[in-house]
Amino acid sequence: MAKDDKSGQWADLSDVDRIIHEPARLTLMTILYAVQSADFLYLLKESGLTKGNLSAHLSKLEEAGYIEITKSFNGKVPHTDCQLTEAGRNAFDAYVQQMRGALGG
Amino acid sequence: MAKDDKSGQWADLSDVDRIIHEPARLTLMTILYAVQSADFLYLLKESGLTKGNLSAHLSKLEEAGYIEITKSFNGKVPHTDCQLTEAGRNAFDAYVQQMRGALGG
DNA sequence: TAAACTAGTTTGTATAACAAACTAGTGTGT
DNA sequence: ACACACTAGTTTGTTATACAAACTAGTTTA
Repeated sequence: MAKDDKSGQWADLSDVDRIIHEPARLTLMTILYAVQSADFLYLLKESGLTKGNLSAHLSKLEEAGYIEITKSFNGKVPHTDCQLTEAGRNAFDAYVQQMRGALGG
Repeated sequence: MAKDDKSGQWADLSDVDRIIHEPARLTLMTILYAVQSADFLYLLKESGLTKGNLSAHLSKLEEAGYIEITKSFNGKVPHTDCQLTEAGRNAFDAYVQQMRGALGG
């Protein structure tokens, strides 16, 4: 047990990564963890989010350094592609481990 | 897969129980799931929450019907005892199953 | 009588998620 | 030429929330 653990014998969730913990973003991270790369429309459909929310959540994940957003053009049509960064993959692994620990995995 | 699943092939977290999902309450639920019964001070120490927050979160769990709060007196000292209800235990079980599914448990 | 303890409530601040409306350009059908 | 749908957003407004800190109210102990 960590030396600065102020709480008791249970897994400490007070420091859980809330960037990932939020269900919408957890869904996005789960998808990106599996598929390596996904574009905006694909994530829109898979996540069930509205465009505004998807955009906002992707921005948050990008700010956190968990995903990389690559913008390009398909001919003249804008195309947005997302993929996990190394940091994102590590953060997701850590989150899963922490949650599994807390939930008695 | 549920017939009204609008998202794709991944576990749907859009309907996750946010009463339980919140880390502070997840901690409380985890404790109460294990110990059957716990008083205010015990939960205060184990959770690391402030009194105000603990009080608020317990109220929320009570409103949701997930815990029962029993107030009594130890002599003349007020004593607050909490325990999971059947509904709370079921909701927690469901939450754990859903999260395990989502996280590849 | 002063301090510490039990168990809160109230208040203020900051963050957030979310839907809906709006922007801006591109491609397609008639 | 015009309307419509598509890609990829941003902006706005509402609502909920978490959290800390201050405050209340009574009890027990030194």
